[in-house]
Amino acid sequence: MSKIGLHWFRYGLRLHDNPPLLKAIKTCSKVIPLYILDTDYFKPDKVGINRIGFLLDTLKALDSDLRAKGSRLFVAQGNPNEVIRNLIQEHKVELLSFERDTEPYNKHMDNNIIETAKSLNVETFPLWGHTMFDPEYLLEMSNGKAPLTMTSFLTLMSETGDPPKPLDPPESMPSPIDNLKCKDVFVYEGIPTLSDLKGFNFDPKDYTTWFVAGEKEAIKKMTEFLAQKHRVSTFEKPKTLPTALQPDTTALSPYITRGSLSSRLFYHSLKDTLKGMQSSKPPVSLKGQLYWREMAYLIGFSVPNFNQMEGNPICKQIPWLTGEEAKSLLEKWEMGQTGYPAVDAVMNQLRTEGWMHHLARHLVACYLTRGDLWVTWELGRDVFDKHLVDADWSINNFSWHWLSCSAFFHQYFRCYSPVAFFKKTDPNGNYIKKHVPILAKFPDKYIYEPWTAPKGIQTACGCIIGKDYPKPMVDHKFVSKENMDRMKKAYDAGKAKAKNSGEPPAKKLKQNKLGKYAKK
DNA sequence: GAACGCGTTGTGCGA
DNA sequence: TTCGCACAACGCGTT
Repeated sequence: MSKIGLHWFRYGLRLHDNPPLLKAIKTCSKVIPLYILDTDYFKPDKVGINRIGFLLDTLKALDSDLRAKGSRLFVAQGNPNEVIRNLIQEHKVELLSFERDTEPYNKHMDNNIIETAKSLNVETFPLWGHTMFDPEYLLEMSNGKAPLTMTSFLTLMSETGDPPKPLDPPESMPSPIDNLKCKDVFVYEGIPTLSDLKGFNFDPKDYTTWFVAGEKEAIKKMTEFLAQKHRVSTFEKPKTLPTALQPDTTALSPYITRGSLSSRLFYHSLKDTLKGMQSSKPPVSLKGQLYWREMAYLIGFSVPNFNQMEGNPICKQIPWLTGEEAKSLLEKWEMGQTGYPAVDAVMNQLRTEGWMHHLARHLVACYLTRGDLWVTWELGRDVFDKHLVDADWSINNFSWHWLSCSAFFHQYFRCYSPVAFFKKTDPNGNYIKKHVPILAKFPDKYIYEPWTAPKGIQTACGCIIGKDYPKPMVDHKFVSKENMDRMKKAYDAGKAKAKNSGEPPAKKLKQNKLGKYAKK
């Protein structure tokens, strides 16, 4: 047990429930805890300051938690495969542990790194940890085809039972090495701040999210939420408020996504909390929310080209705007300049806080795509991915499919109104007044449609529509109807194509539920 | 094998 | 004010 191990932190930026980290600790006398900032993954022009800032804060918290256990975190920057190859050789590493991932880019990276380690005679432990279940197991249980409806996913969950229990954090950490110096590898001194970041050009004063990062904070937030037993047992997602000034949901998504909180820990803590109580049921309950996440990950893991329309077998082919015209519409949407205060408020909250309520995301995603602007969901997805502190490849792609009626959900005549939708929960427009402050003085009567306010009132409110705040870029009542026609045509064209393609319908696979995962 | 029921979260109208 | 309904659907599972 005099081995030197390298633990590469991926999403699992935590000490609790971290199977590959525990493996390294058990097997090695020295463990190098490493995070690699992969700038091919976090492309500087595609990632915003709140998202990266929250990640750096998470790393800082992890470093501090590791130091409390006798270790520390190293942060390198570069291509993970090259960084790991160089470090293995430089520091005579004999064991490599890391959390496997489901995203195509990371899956490819994992395979390369496993090959690299093999070629250097290094033992590797790539283990699952970011989802509740091993996705390969779930896929095999589903006969190789991920369930595409919540109903069928719930059937799968009834067959798997509870996910494994979360693992405890290690009591202490083996000592790290003194320094990670290595020619050909860029290693930061300590944990980088926003202004330290090589290749990015951030002004720290633009880091405005209110979320406090880290595992301790995540567990504290979870514990506080679960202590509200009535709220937990009666939780129904569709009934929570998108316009609340403080989150009306758990707001744990940034912690689960960045790996500060294990989904298995949340699942089992929730189960313990609700023991012996009546409670709401999936898919609307809190457990249901974990199931939605798990389902999105399984689909992202198994559906080819899930992050694009082309070559994506479950995505309806809809002739969205994609070129320069789309980009100019997209920019107004991203910057909160659509002229619909509800939409602009949500987009402003996205850019400043890095988080919005789920239904607020629905409103703006519908507006950008099938509702109003007819811009491709891929571009909207990128904007969310850039700004969200809970940016999550699988869930983000899943949700944009859903909202644009490209997969999973098809009732395109159920269209969110940028005027009516928020009025139901916020008739006075307090949410708008907070996030679009230039409209703060408008009377409630006009807050959702400020362009209808008489000129005298606009002057008195210090905001002339068309000058200080834009007029609506489209007439929702008109374009939403027009877009429903387009959706109908796109669906019909898809049906005709399927009929003429002569392809036989996919045969059902023979039942083979257990395979290599059969209980012995 | 055809028919039927159902699905996390819409809107606007008329009774 | 509240409720039921129509409006341009699809895929999956059950009967």
